[in-house]
Amino acid sequence: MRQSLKETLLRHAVTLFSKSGYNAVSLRDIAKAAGANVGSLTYHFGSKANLLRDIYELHTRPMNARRLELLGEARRISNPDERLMAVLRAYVVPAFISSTESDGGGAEFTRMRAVLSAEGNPDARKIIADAFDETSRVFIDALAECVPGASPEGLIWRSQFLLGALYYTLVNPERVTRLSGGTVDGEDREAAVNQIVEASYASFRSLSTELAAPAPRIMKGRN
Amino acid sequence: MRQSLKETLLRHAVTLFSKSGYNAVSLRDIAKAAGANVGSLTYHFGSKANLLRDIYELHTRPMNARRLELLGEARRISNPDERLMAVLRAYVVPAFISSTESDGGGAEFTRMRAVLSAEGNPDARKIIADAFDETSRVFIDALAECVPGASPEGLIWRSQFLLGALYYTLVNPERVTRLSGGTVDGEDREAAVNQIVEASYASFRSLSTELAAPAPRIMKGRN
DNA sequence: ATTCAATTTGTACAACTGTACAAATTATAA
DNA sequence: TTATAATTTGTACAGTTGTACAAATTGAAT
Repeated sequence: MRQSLKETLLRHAVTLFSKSGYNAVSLRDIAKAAGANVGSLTYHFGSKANLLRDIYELHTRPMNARRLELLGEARRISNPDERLMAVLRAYVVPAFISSTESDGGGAEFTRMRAVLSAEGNPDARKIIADAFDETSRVFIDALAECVPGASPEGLIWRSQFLLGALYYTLVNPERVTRLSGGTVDGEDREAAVNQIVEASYASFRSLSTELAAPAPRIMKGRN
Repeated sequence: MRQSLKETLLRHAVTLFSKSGYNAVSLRDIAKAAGANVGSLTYHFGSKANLLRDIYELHTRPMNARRLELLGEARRISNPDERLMAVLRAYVVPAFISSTESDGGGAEFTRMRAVLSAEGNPDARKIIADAFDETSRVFIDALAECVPGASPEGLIWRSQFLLGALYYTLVNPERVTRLSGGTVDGEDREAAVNQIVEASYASFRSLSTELAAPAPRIMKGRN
């Protein structure tokens, strides 16, 4: 058994939703992409909203698990600045890069979330909120420990901006390529992760009341 | 003559598009909101795509003009750090806060842009790109002058994150309210502007090779 | 008042939507 | 093989979509 039709349908649904949103993609589009019949969708998922719910249930848990795993590692770092960097990476990396699980995972699913959250679809709103707020809260707490003296408002706003930067980069990578005249590749996820982490490192660190040593310039990978 | 039907239609179209995206809003929805007939839309705009184009043409020019005006003022500031702050405000404020023009302007239009850019609608993609890239480039140049030694890639990525933060905050302000347990109001645009400017100030400034004086903590308004 | 153009309405159209369900097919187990 | 269940297909349905266009209404100028 290579891959069940249900799995194939889920995979193509994520791909299409992440490209064009929830409303613009019809069940027939998904069926056609998967080489199946429309009826198979109602059979396996009952309704379009339920299909979306199944997608979330498939990806949410592994992704947050990976995040918390990396967060656990980060928390063992004693130096606050290095820990801050690691905590940020723990939040960003699983959203950008697919883990071991074969199916699309990471970037494509996150991109879908970004698109749906902007679309404001009622079907999606509820599912989104309670699937990720808990993880967000855990991370904000972890960040707070890395930035002594930071105000709660500052932490929340900056975590909002971090998520916005992350989403927008997944949705509109070509803007980077375009604005740079081709010298920077917006699709380069490794570079994007490093840049997001660096940028939010600076923005979080500036919240600290203890402005002491300059930021360490750790940059793995290229760039 | 208080307001022509055409203007009323445009106004309601922006409102609806900014809430639910392009695909989810039908011409009949817009007509109903404006208390008019479907036919009036095809009469005044010809097609749905053309309606969108008209919306952009209506708002783009005044908004970018305001931005460039504020940018001109900012450029006269000699101190690089203060200038950086002012340049960022010049970019962010007109996107968030309606200027003198009566019609929805500012926030609502920007929110619509955010939603449409995520939706990836082909009708919108082209219009969006060439309407704003030029302004973005001018700002990146201005930012470069405030941050000596910054790499072009760093500047472009951070301007990408700035726009992402801006968009996401307009689209999902309630996440801030929710995550803070109600103590922070995500809809408070003045606070949002200040936070975005502060956060990106830190992220841009960290690009400088001359890491010297600590960041000034200028915060107008509440918070 | 009359003419002519501009606007607004109403309605019709083909295409597409999510969903339902009977029929056909395939897999599973005895 | 046979029977039983699981899956997949095909098709039909009512509702909505963008668009087109004739008819009705309004406006402005003579």
